Amino acid sequence: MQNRIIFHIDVNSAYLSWEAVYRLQHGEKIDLRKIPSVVGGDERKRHGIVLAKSIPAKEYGIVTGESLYSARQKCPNLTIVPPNYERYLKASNSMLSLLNEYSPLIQRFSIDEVFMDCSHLEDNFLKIAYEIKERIKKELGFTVNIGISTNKLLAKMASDFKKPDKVHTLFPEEIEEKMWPLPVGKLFMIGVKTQKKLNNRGIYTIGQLAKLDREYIYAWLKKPGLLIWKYANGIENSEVKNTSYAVKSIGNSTTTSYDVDNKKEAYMFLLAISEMVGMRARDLNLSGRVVSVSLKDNDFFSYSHQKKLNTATNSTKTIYETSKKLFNEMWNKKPIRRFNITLSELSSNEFCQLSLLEDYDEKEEKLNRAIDKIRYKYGYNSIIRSCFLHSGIKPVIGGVMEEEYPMMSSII
DNA sequence: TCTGGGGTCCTAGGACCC
DNA sequence: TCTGGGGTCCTAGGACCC
Repeated sequence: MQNRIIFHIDVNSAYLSWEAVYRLQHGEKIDLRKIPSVVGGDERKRHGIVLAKSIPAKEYGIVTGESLYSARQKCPNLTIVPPNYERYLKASNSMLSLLNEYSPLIQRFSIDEVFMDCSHLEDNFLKIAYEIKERIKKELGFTVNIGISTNKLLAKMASDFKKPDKVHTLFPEEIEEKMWPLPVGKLFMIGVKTQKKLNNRGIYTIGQLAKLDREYIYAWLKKPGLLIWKYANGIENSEVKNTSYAVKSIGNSTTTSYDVDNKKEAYMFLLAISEMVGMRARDLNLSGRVVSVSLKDNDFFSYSHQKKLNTATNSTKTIYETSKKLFNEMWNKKPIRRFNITLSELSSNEFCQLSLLEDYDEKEEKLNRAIDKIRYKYGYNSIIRSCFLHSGIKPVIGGVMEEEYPMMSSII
């Protein structure tokens, strides 16, 4: 446990770099990384936000998550390219297999971040870190930052130092010099809300937070307070989790391209999302006991209701019927901008479906499975419910694999 | 043509029980 | 006769991450 060496590998402007590499490989002359550019969603679908930015775009003050409209105000000749998640997943996978050559203990933290336990490298860790960085650049075409320390938190903080294409260490003895002078908002798990609270009490740097009295911060900000206080002091000892650990919830959502103001259409969106949530749960052999519906109105106000069922389910029908009930008890008639359905309190199917379940419908289960199979093979739109015909609403909503399949062979 | 989608964890209040 | 105090479950909402 002591003297671990942990790497945190972070792809620089991931989506944008991957997009740039792909385009260069396919004959494009301009490197998106060298001009003010962003990867952004489709504004016509009201998905118009910045997903990733180039360093020149960053110099205009453009930040991830802001609207493309506002990004364009900051930089009128901004180049905007649409995302392609399948492409990014491939790039991410290539990086993972390269990293696998260096350590068997790898945790994929997100599509563009990886933790690696490199304790076995002993004194060679720095040399290997540079080797990994250079190999990714040469063989895969994009750059990464690598942060190195004795735990995941410090490694992650280190990889966030100067970018791009850098290796940084942040060992416990370097905390005071390298981490404590940073603004408190830079610390992992301190967002805008907490930063404001801290600033209001005169705490501006990570060092100031670190030196607070432990009981004081706990009494004030409870568990999250204790967590950030520990982080500020470099205290964190979680394992690099190699195996894919249990998923806790399965949810899908969509921002509609127009405000929805009637029940009939709202139901269709709920059904299309239920299809995806159910399909994903069945695919993972999981069932959930809690169904939650969350709505966002056209003033961006979000509210939610949830229902705990008597027995866990992964049936599209049950998820849909429950969502409808929840929708009816909560909707205040304000036009809706976004729908979300989440299935949680998940358990493995073996546990819940062995017992006698009053609501368990074997015929429906078989039908769902058969439809899933067809959809995985021929695309989400290969088999659809008739109510979606000519509706202009996608029959299955959610997920990152947004490939549009033109074929439409069957109607349910 | 202004503001996505996928998650995790925590808190506070009310119901209910003893 | 003026109203305790735990514990658990459920729900709504909020904070954070990429």
